[in-house]
Amino acid sequence: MNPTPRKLEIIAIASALFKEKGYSAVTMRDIAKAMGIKAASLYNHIKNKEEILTFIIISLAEEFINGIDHIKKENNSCVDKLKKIIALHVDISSNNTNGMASLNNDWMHLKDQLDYYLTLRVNYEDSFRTIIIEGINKNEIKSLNPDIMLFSTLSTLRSLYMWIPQKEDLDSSALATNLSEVLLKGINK
Amino acid sequence: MNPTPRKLEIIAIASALFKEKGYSAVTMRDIAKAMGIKAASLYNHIKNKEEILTFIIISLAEEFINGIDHIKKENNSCVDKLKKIIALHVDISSNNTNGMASLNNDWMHLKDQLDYYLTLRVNYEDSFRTIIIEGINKNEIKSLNPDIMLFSTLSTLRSLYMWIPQKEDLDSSALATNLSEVLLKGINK
DNA sequence: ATCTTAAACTAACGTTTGTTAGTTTATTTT
DNA sequence: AAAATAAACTAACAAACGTTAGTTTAAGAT
Repeated sequence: MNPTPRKLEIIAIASALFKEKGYSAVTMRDIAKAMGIKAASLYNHIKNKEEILTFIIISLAEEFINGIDHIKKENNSCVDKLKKIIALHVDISSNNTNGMASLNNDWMHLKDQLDYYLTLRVNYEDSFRTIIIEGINKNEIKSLNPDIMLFSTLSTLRSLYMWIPQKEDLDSSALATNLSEVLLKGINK
Repeated sequence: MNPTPRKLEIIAIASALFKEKGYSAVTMRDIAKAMGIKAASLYNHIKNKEEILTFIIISLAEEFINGIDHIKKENNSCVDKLKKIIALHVDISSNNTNGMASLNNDWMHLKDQLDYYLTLRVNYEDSFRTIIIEGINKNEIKSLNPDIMLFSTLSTLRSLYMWIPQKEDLDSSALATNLSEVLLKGINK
Protein backbone atom coordinates (compact mmCIF):
# COMPACT_ATOMS: atom_id res chain seq x y z
CA MET A 1 0.00 0.00 0.00
CA ASN A 2 2.72 2.51 0.79
CA PRO A 3 4.74 3.16 -2.33
CA THR A 4 8.23 1.90 -3.09
CA PRO A 5 11.00 4.38 -3.95
CA ARG A 6 10.79 3.41 -7.59
CA LYS A 7 7.06 4.02 -7.64
CA LEU A 8 7.61 7.46 -6.14
CA GLU A 9 10.14 8.18 -8.89
CA ILE A 10 7.53 7.33 -11.50
CA ILE A 11 4.96 9.51 -9.78
CA ALA A 12 7.40 12.41 -9.60
CA ILE A 13 8.30 12.15 -13.28
CA ALA A 14 4.66 11.75 -14.25
CA SER A 15 3.70 14.81 -12.17
CA ALA A 16 6.16 16.93 -14.12
CA LEU A 17 4.75 15.72 -17.43
CA PHE A 18 1.16 16.16 -16.26
CA LYS A 19 1.95 19.75 -15.35
CA GLU A 20 3.38 20.45 -18.80
CA LYS A 21 0.64 18.94 -20.94
CA GLY A 22 -2.15 17.74 -18.72
CA TYR A 23 -2.99 14.17 -17.71
CA SER A 24 -4.83 13.19 -20.89
CA ALA A 25 -2.09 14.34 -23.23
CA VAL A 26 0.63 12.36 -21.44
CA THR A 27 0.98 8.74 -22.55
CA MET A 28 2.47 5.83 -20.66
CA ARG A 29 5.17 5.84 -23.32
CA ASP A 30 5.96 9.48 -22.49
CA ILE A 31 6.37 8.61 -18.84
CA ALA A 32 8.50 5.57 -19.66
CA LYS A 33 10.76 7.55 -21.98
CA ALA A 34 11.31 10.17 -19.29
CA MET A 35 12.21 7.35 -16.90
CA GLY A 36 14.58 5.79 -19.44
CA ILE A 37 12.65 2.50 -19.61
CA LYS A 38 9.94 0.91 -21.76
CA ALA A 39 6.23 1.53 -21.15
CA ALA A 40 5.50 -2.06 -20.18
CA SER A 41 8.11 -1.90 -17.43
CA LEU A 42 6.09 0.73 -15.62
CA TYR A 43 3.56 -1.94 -14.79
CA ASN A 44 6.08 -3.69 -12.54
CA HIS A 45 5.59 -0.75 -10.20
CA ILE A 46 2.14 0.71 -10.72
CA LYS A 47 -1.29 -0.79 -11.33
CA ASN A 48 -2.24 1.53 -14.18
CA LYS A 49 -2.19 5.13 -15.36
CA GLU A 50 -5.12 6.10 -13.22
CA GLU A 51 -3.34 5.02 -10.05
CA ILE A 52 -0.62 7.60 -10.67
CA LEU A 53 -3.12 10.42 -10.97
CA THR A 54 -5.09 9.23 -7.98
CA PHE A 55 -2.02 9.11 -5.78
CA ILE A 56 -0.93 12.62 -6.78
CA ILE A 57 -4.32 14.20 -6.22
CA ILE A 58 -5.59 12.39 -3.14
CA SER A 59 -2.41 12.77 -1.12
CA LEU A 60 -2.37 16.52 -1.80
CA ALA A 61 -6.06 16.91 -1.07
CA GLU A 62 -5.57 15.14 2.26
CA GLU A 63 -2.68 17.44 3.10
CA PHE A 64 -4.97 20.41 2.66
CA ILE A 65 -7.75 18.87 4.74
CA ASN A 66 -5.37 18.00 7.54
CA GLY A 67 -3.92 21.49 7.42
CA ILE A 68 -7.20 23.34 7.63
CA ASP A 69 -8.58 20.98 10.28
CA HIS A 70 -5.63 21.90 12.43
CA ILE A 71 -6.03 25.62 11.79
CA LYS A 72 -9.73 25.50 12.68
CA LYS A 73 -8.99 24.07 16.12
CA GLU A 74 -6.38 26.63 17.13
CA ASN A 75 -7.47 29.52 19.30
CA ASN A 76 -6.65 32.41 16.99
CA SER A 77 -8.40 35.41 15.51
CA CYS A 78 -10.03 34.81 12.16
CA VAL A 79 -7.50 37.01 10.44
CA ASP A 80 -4.71 34.93 11.92
CA LYS A 81 -6.47 31.78 10.75
CA LEU A 82 -6.61 33.22 7.25
CA LYS A 83 -2.91 33.99 7.42
CA LYS A 84 -2.27 30.40 8.39
CA ILE A 85 -4.34 29.16 5.45
CA ILE A 86 -2.26 31.33 3.14
CA ALA A 87 0.93 29.90 4.64
CA LEU A 88 -0.49 26.39 4.24
CA HIS A 89 -1.03 26.93 0.53
CA VAL A 90 2.41 28.44 0.06
CA ASP A 91 3.97 25.54 1.94
CA ILE A 92 2.22 22.69 0.14
CA SER A 93 2.51 24.36 -3.26
CA SER A 94 6.22 25.03 -2.81
CA ASN A 95 6.92 21.40 -2.01
CA ASN A 96 4.96 20.01 -4.95
CA THR A 97 4.38 22.49 -7.74
CA ASN A 98 3.95 19.68 -10.25
CA GLY A 99 1.37 17.78 -8.27
CA MET A 100 -0.63 20.94 -7.68
CA ALA A 101 -1.19 21.21 -11.41
CA SER A 102 -2.98 17.86 -11.43
CA LEU A 103 -4.96 18.72 -8.32
CA ASN A 104 -6.21 21.87 -10.01
CA ASN A 105 -6.67 20.71 -13.57
CA ASP A 106 -7.05 16.95 -13.77
CA TRP A 107 -9.26 15.94 -10.85
CA MET A 108 -12.15 15.28 -13.25
CA HIS A 109 -10.26 12.31 -14.70
CA LEU A 110 -10.36 10.45 -11.40
CA LYS A 111 -12.64 7.42 -11.42
CA ASP A 112 -12.77 5.33 -8.23
CA GLN A 113 -11.82 8.20 -5.98
CA LEU A 114 -13.64 11.05 -7.71
CA ASP A 115 -16.45 11.18 -5.15
CA TYR A 116 -13.98 11.07 -2.29
CA TYR A 117 -11.98 13.92 -3.82
CA LEU A 118 -15.12 16.03 -4.29
CA THR A 119 -16.07 15.46 -0.67
CA LEU A 120 -12.67 16.63 0.47
CA ARG A 121 -12.90 19.72 -1.70
CA VAL A 122 -16.36 20.68 -0.48
CA ASN A 123 -15.23 20.18 3.13
CA TYR A 124 -12.17 22.34 2.55
CA GLU A 125 -14.13 25.15 0.98
CA ASP A 126 -16.76 24.97 3.71
CA SER A 127 -14.11 25.30 6.41
CA PHE A 128 -12.56 28.24 4.58
CA ARG A 129 -15.94 29.95 4.13
CA THR A 130 -16.85 29.38 7.77
CA ILE A 131 -13.72 31.18 8.90
CA ILE A 132 -14.54 34.13 6.63
CA ILE A 133 -18.12 34.34 7.90
CA GLU A 134 -16.92 34.14 11.49
CA GLY A 135 -14.56 37.00 10.70
CA ILE A 136 -17.46 39.07 9.40
CA ASN A 137 -19.52 38.38 12.51
CA LYS A 138 -16.63 39.30 14.78
CA ASN A 139 -16.05 42.49 12.81
CA GLU A 140 -12.57 41.45 11.67
CA ILE A 141 -13.55 41.04 8.04
CA LYS A 142 -15.47 43.41 5.79
CA SER A 143 -19.15 42.75 5.39
CA LEU A 144 -19.04 41.90 1.70
CA ASN A 145 -20.31 38.81 -0.12
CA PRO A 146 -18.35 35.97 1.58
CA ASP A 147 -18.35 33.86 -1.58
CA ILE A 148 -16.65 36.61 -3.54
CA MET A 149 -13.98 36.94 -0.88
CA LEU A 150 -13.57 33.16 -0.74
CA PHE A 151 -13.41 32.86 -4.50
CA SER A 152 -10.95 35.69 -4.88
CA THR A 153 -8.56 34.48 -2.21
CA LEU A 154 -8.75 30.82 -3.15
CA SER A 155 -8.18 31.56 -6.83
CA THR A 156 -4.90 33.23 -6.05
CA LEU A 157 -3.81 30.48 -3.68
CA ARG A 158 -4.71 27.76 -6.19
CA SER A 159 -2.56 29.42 -8.83
CA LEU A 160 0.58 29.53 -6.70
CA TYR A 161 1.98 26.37 -8.31
CA MET A 162 2.35 28.15 -11.64
CA TRP A 163 4.19 31.03 -10.20
CA ILE A 164 6.45 29.73 -7.46
CA PRO A 165 8.93 27.99 -9.80
CA GLN A 166 9.83 31.27 -11.51
CA LYS A 167 10.31 33.13 -8.20
CA GLU A 168 13.12 31.26 -6.48
CA ASP A 169 14.49 34.45 -4.94
CA LEU A 170 11.56 34.63 -2.52
CA ASP A 171 11.53 32.08 0.31
CA SER A 172 8.27 30.55 1.54
CA SER A 173 7.79 32.67 4.63
CA ALA A 174 8.49 35.94 2.80
CA LEU A 175 6.08 34.94 0.08
CA ALA A 176 3.38 34.06 2.62
CA THR A 177 3.87 37.39 4.37
CA ASN A 178 3.65 39.39 1.17
CA LEU A 179 0.63 37.45 -0.01
CA SER A 180 -1.16 37.98 3.28
CA GLU A 181 -0.61 41.71 2.95
CA VAL A 182 -1.99 41.77 -0.59
CA LEU A 183 -4.91 39.40 -0.06
CA LEU A 184 -6.02 40.85 3.27
CA LYS A 185 -5.28 44.54 2.85
CA GLY A 186 -5.41 44.97 -0.89
CA ILE A 187 -3.05 46.85 -3.18
CA ASN A 188 -4.66 50.27 -3.06
CA LYS A 189 -2.83 52.78 -0.90
CA MET B 1 -11.97 32.98 -43.39
CA ASN B 2 -14.75 34.28 -41.19
CA PRO B 3 -16.69 31.36 -39.84
CA THR B 4 -20.10 30.15 -40.99
CA PRO B 5 -22.94 29.82 -38.48
CA ARG B 6 -22.56 26.04 -38.48
CA LYS B 7 -18.88 26.33 -37.74
CA LEU B 8 -19.65 28.61 -34.81
CA GLU B 9 -22.10 26.01 -33.52
CA ILE B 10 -19.37 23.39 -33.59
CA ILE B 11 -16.96 25.71 -31.80
CA ALA B 12 -19.56 26.50 -29.15
CA ILE B 13 -20.32 22.84 -28.51
CA ALA B 14 -16.62 21.97 -28.51
CA SER B 15 -15.89 24.78 -26.03
CA ALA B 16 -18.36 23.33 -23.59
CA LEU B 17 -16.79 19.88 -23.86
CA PHE B 18 -13.26 21.30 -23.59
CA LYS B 19 -14.26 23.04 -20.39
CA GLU B 20 -15.60 19.81 -18.90
CA LYS B 21 -12.73 17.48 -19.72
CA GLY B 22 -9.93 19.46 -21.33
CA TYR B 23 -8.98 19.57 -25.01
CA SER B 24 -6.97 16.35 -25.09
CA ALA B 25 -9.69 14.24 -23.48
CA VAL B 26 -12.37 15.35 -25.95
CA THR B 27 -12.53 13.36 -29.18
CA MET B 28 -13.94 14.40 -32.53
CA ARG B 29 -16.56 11.68 -31.96
CA ASP B 30 -17.53 13.36 -28.67
CA ILE B 31 -18.03 16.66 -30.45
CA ALA B 32 -19.97 15.02 -33.27
CA LYS B 33 -22.25 13.16 -30.87
CA ALA B 34 -23.02 16.41 -29.01
CA MET B 35 -23.87 17.97 -32.39
CA GLY B 36 -26.08 15.01 -33.35
CA ILE B 37 -23.97 14.12 -36.41
CA LYS B 38 -21.10 11.77 -37.32
CA ALA B 39 -17.47 12.69 -36.73
CA ALA B 40 -16.59 12.75 -40.40
CA SER B 41 -19.31 15.34 -41.03
CA LEU B 42 -17.49 17.84 -38.87
CA TYR B 43 -14.85 18.09 -41.58
CA ASN B 44 -17.33 19.72 -43.91
CA HIS B 45 -17.10 22.75 -41.66
CA ILE B 46 -13.70 22.74 -39.98
CA LYS B 47 -10.20 21.92 -41.12
CA ASN B 48 -9.24 19.79 -38.15
CA LYS B 49 -9.44 19.55 -34.37
CA GLU B 50 -6.63 22.01 -33.86
CA GLU B 51 -8.47 24.71 -35.79
CA ILE B 52 -11.28 24.63 -33.24
CA LEU B 53 -8.91 25.17 -30.33
CA THR B 54 -6.99 27.86 -32.18
CA PHE B 55 -10.13 29.80 -32.96
CA ILE B 56 -11.35 29.66 -29.36
CA ILE B 57 -8.07 30.78 -27.86
CA ILE B 58 -6.82 33.36 -30.34
CA SER B 59 -10.09 35.24 -30.60
CA LEU B 60 -10.28 35.53 -26.81
CA ALA B 61 -6.63 36.52 -26.50
CA GLU B 62 -7.17 39.26 -29.06
CA GLU B 63 -10.20 40.53 -27.18
CA PHE B 64 -8.04 40.95 -24.10
CA ILE B 65 -5.26 42.70 -26.01
CA ASN B 66 -7.71 45.08 -27.66
CA GLY B 67 -9.31 45.77 -24.31
CA ILE B 68 -6.12 46.61 -22.46
CA ASP B 69 -4.73 48.64 -25.35
CA HIS B 70 -7.82 50.82 -25.13
CA ILE B 71 -7.56 51.15 -21.35
CA LYS B 72 -3.90 52.17 -21.55
CA LYS B 73 -4.69 55.08 -23.84
CA GLU B 74 -7.46 56.58 -21.72
CA ASN B 75 -6.59 59.46 -19.44
CA ASN B 76 -7.44 57.92 -16.08
CA SER B 77 -5.79 57.33 -12.74
CA CYS B 78 -3.99 54.02 -12.39
CA VAL B 79 -6.57 52.77 -9.94
CA ASP B 80 -9.32 53.55 -12.41
CA LYS B 81 -7.36 51.73 -15.11
CA LEU B 82 -7.16 48.71 -12.82
CA LYS B 83 -10.90 48.87 -12.25
CA LYS B 84 -11.40 48.89 -16.00
CA ILE B 85 -9.17 45.83 -16.37
CA ILE B 86 -11.26 44.04 -13.76
CA ALA B 87 -14.43 44.98 -15.63
CA LEU B 88 -12.83 43.78 -18.88
CA HIS B 89 -12.19 40.34 -17.40
CA VAL B 90 -15.68 40.11 -15.94
CA ASP B 91 -17.17 41.14 -19.26
CA ILE B 92 -15.22 38.76 -21.50
CA SER B 93 -15.46 35.88 -19.05
CA SER B 94 -19.22 36.30 -18.65
CA ASN B 95 -19.76 36.14 -22.37
CA ASN B 96 -17.63 33.03 -22.92
CA THR B 97 -17.07 30.99 -19.79
CA ASN B 98 -16.45 27.88 -21.85
CA GLY B 99 -13.83 29.41 -24.09
CA MET B 100 -12.01 30.88 -21.11
CA ALA B 101 -11.33 27.37 -19.87
CA SER B 102 -9.40 26.59 -23.05
CA LEU B 103 -7.56 29.90 -22.92
CA ASN B 104 -6.40 29.13 -19.41
CA ASN B 105 -5.77 25.40 -19.60
CA ASP B 106 -5.21 24.28 -23.19
CA TRP B 107 -3.05 26.94 -24.82
CA MET B 108 -0.04 24.59 -24.73
CA HIS B 109 -1.74 22.38 -27.32
CA LEU B 110 -1.67 25.10 -29.92
CA LYS B 111 0.75 24.41 -32.77
CA ASP B 112 0.88 26.98 -35.60
CA GLN B 113 -0.30 29.84 -33.43
CA LEU B 114 1.44 28.96 -30.17
CA ASP B 115 4.15 31.60 -30.59
CA TYR B 116 1.58 34.22 -31.52
CA TYR B 117 -0.49 33.37 -28.45
CA LEU B 118 2.56 33.60 -26.20
CA THR B 119 3.41 37.00 -27.62
CA LEU B 120 -0.08 38.24 -26.92
CA ARG B 121 0.09 36.92 -23.37
CA VAL B 122 3.44 38.52 -22.63
CA ASN B 123 2.21 41.82 -24.05
CA TYR B 124 -0.93 41.68 -21.95
CA GLU B 125 0.96 40.96 -18.75
CA ASP B 126 3.48 43.68 -19.53
CA SER B 127 0.74 46.25 -19.99
CA PHE B 128 -0.89 45.15 -16.74
CA ARG B 129 2.41 45.32 -14.85
CA THR B 130 3.21 48.74 -16.29
CA ILE B 131 -0.04 50.12 -14.95
CA ILE B 132 0.72 48.72 -11.50
CA ILE B 133 4.24 50.18 -11.49
CA GLU B 134 2.92 53.54 -12.63
CA GLY B 135 0.48 53.38 -9.76
CA ILE B 136 3.30 52.78 -7.31
CA ASN B 137 5.27 55.72 -8.71
CA LYS B 138 2.25 58.01 -8.48
CA ASN B 139 1.59 56.88 -4.91
CA GLU B 140 -1.77 55.32 -5.79
CA ILE B 141 -0.64 51.75 -5.21
CA LYS B 142 1.24 50.26 -2.28
CA SER B 143 4.95 49.90 -2.67
CA LEU B 144 5.01 46.12 -2.57
CA ASN B 145 6.51 43.65 -5.04
CA PRO B 146 4.64 44.49 -8.28
CA ASP B 147 4.87 40.89 -9.52
CA ILE B 148 3.09 39.59 -6.43
CA MET B 149 0.32 42.12 -6.90
CA LEU B 150 0.09 41.28 -10.59
CA PHE B 151 0.07 37.57 -9.94
CA SER B 152 -2.51 37.80 -7.19
CA THR B 153 -4.93 39.97 -9.14
CA LEU B 154 -4.53 38.14 -12.41
CA SER B 155 -5.00 34.74 -10.80
CA THR B 156 -8.38 35.76 -9.49
CA LEU B 157 -9.42 37.31 -12.79
CA ARG B 158 -8.31 34.24 -14.74
CA SER B 159 -10.44 32.00 -12.55
CA LEU B 160 -13.65 33.93 -13.10
CA TYR B 161 -14.86 31.54 -15.80
CA MET B 162 -15.18 28.74 -13.24
CA TRP B 163 -17.20 30.77 -10.89
CA ILE B 164 -19.49 32.99 -12.92
CA PRO B 165 -21.81 30.16 -14.10
CA GLN B 166 -22.83 29.30 -10.51
CA LYS B 167 -23.51 32.93 -9.59
CA GLU B 168 -26.28 34.00 -11.89
CA ASP B 169 -27.85 36.24 -9.26
CA LEU B 170 -25.01 38.76 -9.63
CA ASP B 171 -24.97 40.84 -12.81
CA SER B 172 -21.69 41.80 -14.48
CA SER B 173 -21.42 45.36 -13.22
CA ALA B 174 -22.20 44.39 -9.62
CA LEU B 175 -19.65 41.60 -9.79
CA ALA B 176 -17.02 43.96 -11.19
CA THR B 177 -17.71 46.48 -8.44
CA ASN B 178 -17.48 43.90 -5.67
CA LEU B 179 -14.33 42.40 -7.15
CA SER B 180 -12.70 45.81 -7.42
CA GLU B 181 -13.38 46.39 -3.75
CA VAL B 182 -11.90 43.04 -2.74
CA LEU B 183 -8.89 43.12 -5.05
CA LEU B 184 -7.97 46.76 -4.45
CA LYS B 185 -8.86 47.25 -0.80
CA GLY B 186 -8.62 43.71 0.57
CA ILE B 187 -10.97 41.87 2.85
CA ASN B 188 -9.55 42.94 6.20
CA LYS B 189 -11.59 45.56 8.03
C1' DA C 1 26.29 -23.28 -6.74
C1' DT C 2 21.36 -22.85 -6.61
C1' DC C 3 17.18 -20.28 -5.71
C1' DT C 4 14.62 -16.19 -5.43
C1' DT C 5 13.38 -11.83 -6.48
C1' DA C 6 13.20 -7.15 -8.64
C1' DA C 7 13.05 -4.86 -12.65
C1' DA C 8 13.90 -4.59 -17.00
C1' DC C 9 12.79 -6.44 -21.74
C1' DT C 10 10.12 -7.98 -26.51
C1' DA C 11 5.98 -8.77 -28.67
C1' DA C 12 1.52 -8.33 -29.22
C1' DC C 13 -3.57 -7.47 -28.14
C1' DG C 14 -7.86 -5.00 -28.96
C1' DT C 15 -9.47 -0.11 -28.88
C1' DT C 16 -9.64 4.40 -29.87
C1' DT C 17 -7.77 8.25 -32.23
C1' DG C 18 -7.88 12.01 -36.03
C1' DT C 19 -8.65 12.09 -40.59
C1' DT C 20 -9.64 11.03 -45.73
C1' DA C 21 -12.31 9.43 -49.68
C1' DG C 22 -16.23 8.76 -51.93
C1' DT C 23 -21.39 8.77 -51.76
C1' DT C 24 -26.17 10.12 -50.67
C1' DT C 25 -29.68 13.44 -49.61
C1' DA C 26 -32.03 17.60 -49.56
C1' DT C 27 -32.29 22.34 -50.56
C1' DT C 28 -31.47 26.34 -53.54
C1' DT C 29 -30.23 28.50 -58.00
C1' DT C 30 -30.49 28.71 -62.76
C1' DA D 1 -36.58 20.38 -65.07
C1' DA D 2 -31.69 20.54 -64.56
C1' DA D 3 -27.66 21.92 -62.24
C1' DA D 4 -25.21 23.28 -58.29
C1' DT D 5 -24.39 23.46 -53.60
C1' DA D 6 -24.38 22.34 -48.58
C1' DA D 7 -24.19 19.03 -45.32
C1' DA D 8 -24.96 14.86 -43.96
C1' DC D 9 -23.58 9.86 -44.54
C1' DT D 10 -20.70 4.98 -44.73
C1' DA D 11 -16.40 2.88 -44.79
C1' DA D 12 -11.96 2.69 -43.96
C1' DC D 13 -7.05 4.16 -42.95
C1' DA D 14 -2.68 4.27 -40.33
C1' DA D 15 -1.05 5.63 -36.05
C1' DA D 16 -1.20 5.78 -31.24
C1' DC D 17 -3.32 4.24 -27.05
C1' DG D 18 -3.31 1.50 -22.34
C1' DT D 19 -2.36 -2.84 -21.06
C1' DT D 20 -1.15 -8.03 -20.78
C1' DA D 21 1.77 -12.10 -21.27
C1' DG D 22 5.78 -14.25 -21.22
C1' DT D 23 10.93 -13.82 -21.15
C1' DT D 24 15.60 -12.16 -19.94
C1' DT D 25 18.93 -10.16 -16.87
C1' DA D 26 21.34 -9.18 -12.84
C1' DA D 27 21.74 -8.91 -8.01
C1' DG D 28 21.14 -10.82 -3.28
C1' DA D 29 19.92 -14.87 -0.13
C1' DT D 30 20.31 -19.63 1.04
